[in-house]
Order: sequence, then C-alpha cells, then structure tokens
Amino acid sequence: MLGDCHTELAKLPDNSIDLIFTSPPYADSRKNTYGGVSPDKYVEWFLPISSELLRVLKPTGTFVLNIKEKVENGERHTYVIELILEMRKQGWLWTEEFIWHKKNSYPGKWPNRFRDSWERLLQFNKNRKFHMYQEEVMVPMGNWANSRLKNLSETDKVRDPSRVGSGFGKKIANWIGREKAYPTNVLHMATETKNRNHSAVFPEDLPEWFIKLFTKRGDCVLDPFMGSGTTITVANKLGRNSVGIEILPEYYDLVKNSIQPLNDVRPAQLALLERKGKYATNKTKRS
Amino acid sequence: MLGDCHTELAKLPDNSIDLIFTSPPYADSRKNTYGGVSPDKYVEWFLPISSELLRVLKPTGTFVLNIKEKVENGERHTYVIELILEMRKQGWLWTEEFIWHKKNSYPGKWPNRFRDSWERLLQFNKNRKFHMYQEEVMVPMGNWANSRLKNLSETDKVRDPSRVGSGFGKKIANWIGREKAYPTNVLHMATETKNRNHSAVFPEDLPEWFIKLFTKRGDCVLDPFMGSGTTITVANKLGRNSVGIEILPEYYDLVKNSIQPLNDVRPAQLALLERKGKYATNKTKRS
DNA sequence: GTTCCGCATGAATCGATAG
DNA sequence: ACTATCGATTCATGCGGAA
Repeated sequence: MLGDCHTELAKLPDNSIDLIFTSPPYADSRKNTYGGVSPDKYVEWFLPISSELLRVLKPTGTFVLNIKEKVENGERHTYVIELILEMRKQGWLWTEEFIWHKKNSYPGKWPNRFRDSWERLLQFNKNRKFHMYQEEVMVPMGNWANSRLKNLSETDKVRDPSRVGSGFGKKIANWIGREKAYPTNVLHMATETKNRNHSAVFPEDLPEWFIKLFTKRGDCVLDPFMGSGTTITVANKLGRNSVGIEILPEYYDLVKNSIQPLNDVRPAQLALLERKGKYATNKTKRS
Repeated sequence: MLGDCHTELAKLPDNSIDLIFTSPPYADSRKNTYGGVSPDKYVEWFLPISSELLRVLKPTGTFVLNIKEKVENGERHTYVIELILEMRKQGWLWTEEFIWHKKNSYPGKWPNRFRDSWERLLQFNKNRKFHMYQEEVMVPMGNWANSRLKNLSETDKVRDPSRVGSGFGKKIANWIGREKAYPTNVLHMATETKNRNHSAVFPEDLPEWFIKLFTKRGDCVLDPFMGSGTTITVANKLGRNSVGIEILPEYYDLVKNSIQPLNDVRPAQLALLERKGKYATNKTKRS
C-alpha cells in the first residue's frame, strides 16, 4: 500500500494479521527520507500507529518491533523504554525482548563509548496465548549430544533408564539422537553489506527467523514501514501472505517491481495493494 | 562492611568512589537469603540506595548495574526500565547499556518463550565526562588466535561458523598487522557453575572488564551488594582498593577470610572493614 | 601427556495443584 | 478468586577421573 502509515492502516480489517514485523524510522535518522521524528516526540508519534496495529492484529498474533534508541548529549535516549510503558497502557503485553547481536557493527571510535553492536527486538502480544512454532527455528546442538550421549550402550538405554540424580533423570530417552536445540533470545546475525540500490535496515535472516517462529504458510505478515521491503520479500519466499505500507513512491515501486507472487505456492498471495481507489477489485479481494 | 546497604553507605564520604559495580538481588529471587523484594516494589526499594550511590561516586566515576527483569504473568516486568527513568530524575545520566550474553543460560522449555540468555549492564554517570581507559580492554590482535579463536566453544563453531577461521567476516584483511581491536557493547561470557561453596552470580571476567575499563591502579571500587565477593576479589587482584557491603555474616566471613591484601601491589589496600566500632583504627584509615 | 566422558549445576518459567 | 508451592522441562560448561 502506497501511503501514510496512519491512513493506510485504517483500511485494514480488525484481527486480520498474524505477525507484524517492522523497523520504524529511528528518531532523527534517515531524516531526508522520512522527515525525521525528533527523539522527544517519538512516543507521541508512534502511539497512534501502535494503536492501529493492536486493532488489526489477530488475538493469537505477535508484533515484533526492531528498534534502538540513539545517543543524545552523551546519553542513551529514553524514548524506547517510555514507548514500552505507554504501549502497555494501550493494552499490549510486553512478552519478551530479544537481542539482535550485530556481528559486524558499524565501525567507529569515541572517547566515551564503544561501538553499538546490538538492537532490541521487542515482542508484544494481545494475549498470553499466541501461536509460536518453536521447532521451525531450532539450531544445531554443540556436538555434545552426538559425541557423548550417542555412545550410550543399548543396555544402558534399556536396562537403566532411570539414573537417579544423573541430571537427566528418567527422560534420558528424549536425548537419544537429538541433534537440535531450541534457540535463545539472543540472535547473532551480521548486517548485510551487500550493495543493493537501497540497503536494507536488517538482513533477511532476521525477519525470516520471526516469520518462521510466529506464522505458518498462508498466514499474513504486515510491515507498516516497508522500506526496501525485506520483510515482505522474505514473507513471500516463505509462502506467507504479506502487506507492506510505504509512503515513498520510490521504495514502493522498487518493491512492487521486484516481488512476484510465487506460482508454486498455492496458499500464498501477494497483497501489495495499489493506491487507494485505483484498483477497486484489488481492494475487494483484500477484504 | 557488614551491614545493611542503606546504613553502611551513609558512612562513606562524598565523591570517594571511582567505580560502582554491583548486581543487586533480583526481584523475588534469592528470597531465602535476601528477604526478597517484590517486583512491584523494586523501584521504590532501590531508589534510596541509588541516591546514596550518586553521592559517594566521584564526578568522573561510573556506576555499572547488572540487572535483568523477570517474567511475571507471561510478561517481562517493567521495573528495570522504570528504574532507569527514575534514576535519571535523581540526576544520573544513562550513558550506555551493555549486553551480557550468557552463553550457558539456564535450560528449560516453555510454549511461549525461549531461554533467557542475556542480562543488562546499565552504565550510569554523574557527568558527560568520565574516566574511561579503553585501551585496557582492547583485544590483543597478536594473541588473537590464541586467546580468542582457540577458545571458541563447540557450540560457537556449530551455530556461528563465521567466527571460525575467518574471524569476523570478510574484512579480516583489515586486521592484519594491527595489534589491538576495540571491543563492542556486547560481552560474551559464560556463567561459572563450578562447585564452590557459594557460586558466584557472574564470572570474574565480567567485573574485571569493567574495572579495567573504568579505573586505574589505586582507584576505589565499590560493590554495595557484595555477595560472594567476586567484584571485590577481582578489584584486589587488579591492584584497586575496594569496598564491599554485605548484610549476611555468612558471605561476609567467607570473603573476609578468602581475600588478602597483595603485598607486591603498592597502592592497593583492602578496605573490607570490620563491623562498626569494632576496629576503630580501620575505620580511621578508611577516612 | 593428551583426549574422552560422567556428572553437577545454574538470577528460569509454566501449569497444575494445594492452601 | 487469589497466592504459594511443586514437578517437569532443558542445555552449556568445567572439573575430575578414566581411557
């Protein structure tokens, strides 16, 4: 959808989105493209948007907000943590805070601080119960299980399944042959330095991880600040429907031209809508 | 100093401490030892202490607070971020937030969240200008392969192959010939689970890093929640003076018996004081 | 002398059960 | 109806003894 976030969101129906994943323009950054929101007015600017997001998200859905406060006058600004408090007053549950550890952070040297190597990924929900497909993002174990448990003799497995106080208790069978472990709330991903025309804010791995974790094929993903469309692109690749909102025609055209609905993916359907009123059929389809 | 944090802090003179590094009892945890502070009353409980800390810290000093909010009713509690806002009202500057990535976090599985693998290290200052000895925590590039890469855990290798061999991505050529590299604001350290009498809350590497970064030999380090004394022990090893406050005689005795002033370190002097009034000479010396 | 393996241990969290 | 307690779940790490 080409247009302003506030007005375009109003067109989306209630309880229709499974996952919102976005990285809004940071305060005062990308000033030339987004007009720049001053840090002191950031919360006030974002709250009407988060209110609409709360409306369009399904009760079982999740909102993941990628954000990091900037430094002002030598201090970390407080608009992010103030935003958390205010969003809770709106009815959001602050379920979790993931850390994106940027392995190749932007270089630089300052007398009073080191390079900033991490960003927040704030998880908000409407209810305590929401969809989470943890198995989709499991990671390889350290060779712990392979090199150690695998070598348990057959007699050990059969004859002595309950090693009291061994640390694994009776459930040792659960470990046999297991090669993957559940991840943690710290994500290690490098920023992409690929020189595209419009560099993305985050690597594709980032939305991919959350899309796999919080949606299944055919679900609907929303990015109200589409930008170069990383979230939308990944959602499409993974067979999820997606809605992107972008105010700059330049970005809008770029994404529109680069993304094609996948023919081999039956349930997926691209929902990158044209300007309001231009294609009434599209709008009807969306509803 | 054996005693309650509130009362003991009042005995310290103004502007006398170069670094405060501490990990206060987390809300509702270690209930049996510390009496347990409920999450809802945590800010109210901590503010009088941080007020005293502001008084005793030198204008050029730094306060590093290790803390992490717990989950309550499926949500991350907000007492930590509320504490940041309130401490700023007291006059603290929230200079930076470091991330401690705990490589061996507590295991467990739940339907709605992953294991919590990180903690906050909040840096507060009294002024924009403070002492920071960045070179002291630089990673020696000469020993790089030995000290760092060799110590990569099996998990690191499996989950994050980019750290093996190539180091940090494609830009390794930039590092050839360089002797040292500055760290970032993300620290990767495992908790120590050694079988001691009283296991420490954090590994020695953690206070060591901040003591090197924010103090020089002969400076004074304060830990108002001494516990098993990791901060004090490390400060002593590094030739810094140190003050530890602990309310439990059990811990107090443990640390007192285990730490000896180093004879070969001229400017260092242990400031682990006896109970008030017992050894007036010690008290006088401190002043 | 080196590698391998058993084992204990942890600032956790959820859901069910008991008070 | 709300709070306290308990069992179940999970995995990286280092020590020490064995191979």
